[in-house]
Amino acid sequence: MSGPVNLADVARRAGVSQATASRALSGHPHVAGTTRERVWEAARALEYVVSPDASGLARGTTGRIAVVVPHLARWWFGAALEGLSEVLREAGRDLLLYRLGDAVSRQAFFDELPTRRRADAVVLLGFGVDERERERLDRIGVGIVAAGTRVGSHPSVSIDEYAAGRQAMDHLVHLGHRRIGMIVAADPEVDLAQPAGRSSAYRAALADAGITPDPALTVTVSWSAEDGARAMGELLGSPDPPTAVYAHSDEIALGAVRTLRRSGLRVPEDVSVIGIDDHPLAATTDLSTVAQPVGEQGDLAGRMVLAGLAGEPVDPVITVPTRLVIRGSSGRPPAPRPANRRP
Amino acid sequence: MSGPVNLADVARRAGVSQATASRALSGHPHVAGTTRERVWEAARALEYVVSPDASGLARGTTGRIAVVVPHLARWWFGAALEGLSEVLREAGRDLLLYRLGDAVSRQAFFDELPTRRRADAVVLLGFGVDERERERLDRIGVGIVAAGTRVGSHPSVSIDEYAAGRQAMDHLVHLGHRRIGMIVAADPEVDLAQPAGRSSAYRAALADAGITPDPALTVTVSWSAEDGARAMGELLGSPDPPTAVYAHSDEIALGAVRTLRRSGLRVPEDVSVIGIDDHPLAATTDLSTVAQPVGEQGDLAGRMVLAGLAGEPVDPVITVPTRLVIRGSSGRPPAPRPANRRP
DNA sequence: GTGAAAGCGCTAACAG
DNA sequence: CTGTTAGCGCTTTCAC
Repeated sequence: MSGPVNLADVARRAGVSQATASRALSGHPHVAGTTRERVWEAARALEYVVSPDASGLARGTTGRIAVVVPHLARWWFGAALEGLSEVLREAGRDLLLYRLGDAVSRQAFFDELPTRRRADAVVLLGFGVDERERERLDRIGVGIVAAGTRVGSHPSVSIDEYAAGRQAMDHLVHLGHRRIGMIVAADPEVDLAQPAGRSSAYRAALADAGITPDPALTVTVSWSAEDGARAMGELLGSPDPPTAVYAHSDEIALGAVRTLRRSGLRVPEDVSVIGIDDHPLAATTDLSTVAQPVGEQGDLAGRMVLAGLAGEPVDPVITVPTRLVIRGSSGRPPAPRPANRRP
Repeated sequence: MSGPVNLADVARRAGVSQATASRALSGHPHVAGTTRERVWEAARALEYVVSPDASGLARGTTGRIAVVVPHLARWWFGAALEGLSEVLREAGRDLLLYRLGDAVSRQAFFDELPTRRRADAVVLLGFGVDERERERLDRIGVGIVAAGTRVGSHPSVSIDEYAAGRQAMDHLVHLGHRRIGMIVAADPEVDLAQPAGRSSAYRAALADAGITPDPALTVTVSWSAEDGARAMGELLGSPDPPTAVYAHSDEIALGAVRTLRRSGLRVPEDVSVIGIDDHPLAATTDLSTVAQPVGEQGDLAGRMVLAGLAGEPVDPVITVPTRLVIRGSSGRPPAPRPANRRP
C-alpha cells in the first residue's frame, strides 16, 4: 500500500535528515561512507525512485531533451532517432518526442516554445525551419542542435549534401551517361532549402562534364516511392528520355525503378538509377546509392547536446562522410540508338 | 533580464492573487468573466507558459505518456508511432519515448519502473514482455495499453495475427500451391510469443488443405530483409524446394524475392512470395501481402490511454482488420516438373 | 468570486 | 559531515 515512497520515507528509515538522504543518493561528495551506505540500503529496501519532476523543479532542469521530427514512418528518421535515443538513454536523459507534421502543429509548437519548461535542450532531426521559427528558436534559452540539416548557427551534424550528390552524379557521368535526369525530393512545408546541395551537385556535375542541362529532365516531387514512380513516368514521357536517373533518395529511386520495369525497360541496361541514403532495402533491391551514416548522425547530435549541457565546448558543424555504393542498378549507357534514319 | 515569467508575474500584472490567476488560466468554473479576461490578457502580454512540472507536481500528474518500443528504424514502429504521437499531441500530452533494444536496457527500465513519476500511463508498441516484466508492469499503478501485441489483460489493439496469416496462406493454397515454405520472423529478445498466430496459421492452412507440412520448409530468422534473403537461400537448398513462400513480414519477403531473382528464378512464375504488413515499398516492388492498418493501431492505442486517463471505460481488446492485397509476386505454381525420369 | 496558506517532492545554501 | 531552512512554480482547500 502506501503509494509512492518519498525521499522523506527513505530519510526516516535511514535515520537521517532528508537533506542528507538527498545528498547521499545523488552522490554528493561530503557524505560519510557509512551514512551513504545506510541511505542507499533504505532506498533499495523501499524501492525508492526519485521524482524527476520534483528534483528538476528544485534544481532548475528537467532531465529531458526534446526531439523534433517532421516524420516518423520514413526510414531516415527512425534510424536517426534510434541513434539519438540510445545516447540519451545511456546518459539517463528522457526523450520527449515532438512530431510536427503540418503547418498548424509547427505553429503551435514554436509559439508555445519557452520549451525551457519542458526540456533542457532540443534536437531538430531532419527538421528544416523557416526564418520565423529560427528566430523563435534563437531566443528560447535552451541549447539547440540540428541533425540532417543546418539551423542557423546552431551546432549541427549532417552529411555534405553537395558532395553526396556529386558522388552519385559523377558515378553516372563516368559511366558515360550524358542524358541524366534528376528527381528532386521536396517536402512542401518541411524541407526548407534542404535538398539544395543535392540539386546543385547535379548542375555542377553536368557543367563539369560539359553537358547542357535539359530542364525537361528535372522533376520535383515529394519524398515517397510512389512519387518517385510518378516522376519517372514524367521523365519517360519527355521527348528525349534520360539514360540515367539520379534520385534524391533511395525510396524515390525505387519508385523510379518500378516505373522503368513496368515500361518494359531494363535496369541498368536501358536506364541506370541511383539514389541517396543506403536504405536497408536498397541492398535488397540491388540499388546503387550514396550511403550516409544515419544512426551515427543521431548519435552525434545526442553527444553534442549532452556536451552543451555539460558546459563543454561543442563543435559547431560536424560533417559525416558519405560513400558511393555501386550495385546493380547502374551501368553504362545503352549503345546509341540507330538514330532516326533507315540504314 | 527577467528569465521565464511565472504565474506570480501574471497575477501581479492582472492585479489578482496567484490563486485566482491559476483558476482563470486553467479554466476553472468560479471566476468572474472580467477577471478571467484580465488574467488571460496579462498572460498573453507576458507570453506566459505554465511549467508542466510544477503544475504536475502540485496536481499529482505529469501530463506525459511513456511509449516503449523495441525498434525505431523498422517501418511498422515508425508508422505506429506516427499515429500515436498525433493523438497525444492533439490531446496536449507529451510523449516520452523509450527505445529498449536489448536485455540490459529492458532490465533497467522495468526495474526503475514506478514510471508513476515520469508518466501518467505507458503504451507498449509492438513490445512483447515476459512474465517478470509483466508482473512488474501490473503493479506500477499507471494505465497500460498495448498495440501490436497483447500484454497480460491490459487493453490492447492489434490485428488478428492468425487471421492475417490465413489470408496469406489461403491465397497461396487457392492458387494451387502444395509445397509452401514459411519464413518465420522472430526477434530473440523482443518478440515473446509475438508471431505465434502467424505460424499457427501456416500449419492450419496446410492441414485444411490436406497438405503434410515439411519441416524443411520452415526457417526462422530475425526481422530484416537480409535475413529473409538468407532464409530463402536455405529453402532453395532443401531437397524439394517450395513453389511458394509465406513470409512473416514484407521486409523479409523482399529479401526472399532478391535471393530468388539472384538464383535465376522468376517471381511469380517459378516461385510465389507473399508477406505481411503492406510496407510502402511492397506496392513499389509489386509484392503481394496482407495489409494491416498500422498508423491506426497507434492512433487507437492513443485514444485508449486517453480514455483510461479520463476515467472512461476502455475496450479491453480491439482487433483491427487486415486485408489481402494481391500484387505481382504471387501466381499459380509452375507446371509440375517432368519428374526425374527420361521420356 | 477571491485571497491566504499549505503543500507537491526534492535540492541547495547556510550554519553548525 | 549533517541538519535546518528556504524555496522551485503551481494548485487547492478553506475561509471570507
